[in-house]
Amino acid sequence: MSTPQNKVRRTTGSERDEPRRRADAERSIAAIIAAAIDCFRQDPNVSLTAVAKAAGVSRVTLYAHFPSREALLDAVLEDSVQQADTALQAQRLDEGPADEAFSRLVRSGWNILERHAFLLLASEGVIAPARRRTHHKKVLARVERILVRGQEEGVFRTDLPLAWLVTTFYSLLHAAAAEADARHLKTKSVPDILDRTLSSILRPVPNS
Amino acid sequence: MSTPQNKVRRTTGSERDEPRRRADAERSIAAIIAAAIDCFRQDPNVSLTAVAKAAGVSRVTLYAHFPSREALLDAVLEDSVQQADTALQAQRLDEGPADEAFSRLVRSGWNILERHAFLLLASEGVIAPARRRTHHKKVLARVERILVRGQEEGVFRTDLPLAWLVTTFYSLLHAAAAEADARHLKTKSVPDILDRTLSSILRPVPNS
DNA sequence: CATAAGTTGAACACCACTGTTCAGGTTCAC
DNA sequence: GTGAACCTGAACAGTGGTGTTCAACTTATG
Repeated sequence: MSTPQNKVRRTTGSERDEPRRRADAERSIAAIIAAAIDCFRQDPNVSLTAVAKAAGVSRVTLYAHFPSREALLDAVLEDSVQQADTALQAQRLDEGPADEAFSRLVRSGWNILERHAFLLLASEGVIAPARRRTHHKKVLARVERILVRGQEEGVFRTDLPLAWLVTTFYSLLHAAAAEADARHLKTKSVPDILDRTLSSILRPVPNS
Repeated sequence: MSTPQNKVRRTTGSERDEPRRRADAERSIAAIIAAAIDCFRQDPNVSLTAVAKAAGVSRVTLYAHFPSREALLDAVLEDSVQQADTALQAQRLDEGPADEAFSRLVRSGWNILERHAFLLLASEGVIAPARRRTHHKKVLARVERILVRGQEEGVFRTDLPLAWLVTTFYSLLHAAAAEADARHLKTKSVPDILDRTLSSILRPVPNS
């Protein structure tokens, strides 16, 4: 029931495993994962039938690669984490003043991070909690680390729980993405708004 | 398909309508709505079967009072809005400095507001958009009004879209509630944390 | 080009939820 | 206490997703 099901070893792009798949299959898998990200984003309860259709692939094909909803969601999550991690690495978050690095993170990485966090949220009750935590930590840790650094440098406040600051971060990222989705906010203006909002929260309070 | 279904006129508590129900029925309805709030909170996709069980009532009884999922959710929403509205009225939000009134609102009304907003969110795709907006406005307007007042008094910032501030408000309320639910935050400490976080966001920025 | 890998639509059994009906039992209200 | 309102369990058909099998077709790869 909670078997990870590693039947499919995602080699989406890099082929370093033995069970070499045909270019055919590789393409299908990529299409499915891409479609799944979109679908789960719109509705965490999409049927796999819908995902298959969105991927332009037969339902049977989907099941051939991902034996269950859990397996698919797990692969999507893995892929998403990978993307996010790569994007964040290019960010050089450990260089320069923490608050500046944080601004860089928000301005250029908000959409990636939001997508990841959202998928993680959508996996609630489908993916085993332990596995979810593993995925979560990988990306969460990056944000947490820069917050801690900022606190040590004295540019971020220390009078609120660290966990709460992280939650706030993701919460507002998601809210902004939702607003942009609903056309209440221009996507172009989101980075600036987010940066200003989060800066206000993180800045040490003058009084008190 | 999108018929409002006003078969049931919720009279939960106040009996001013003609179709006087037996105390019997009144009790069932109240139990169902109460259970529904809890259930929808835990999982927006609960089966009505589960709700009925949680309410200690037969499935048939539930359907007797609420002909459809939509009808139930609507009644729950109506009830929730009523509660929130009543609670907020007792708050005297229009008196005193806006920032102080806002603190009062956050500290004593966060859980009520959060619950309402969450239910509203859960009703996405089930309740007709128009009806959702009606419900939303009723509570949202209260928050919006006090924000505007604060801006006019010069104690709240004006360099961010009003809609975004409102979104931020609800977003963080929900995040805090979720954290409290998950035992990551002590319920007792939530009001303080929320107040401090939101104050930071609303305070006019010194520079720029 | 020959073969194995991959895809496909159709059909299948299975399960959970939805709404509805009905006959029989409880409980309120007058 | 009598009748109407109410609740109940059981059973029903209908819907929609899940996961699997199969034979036939297509495509990559050596």
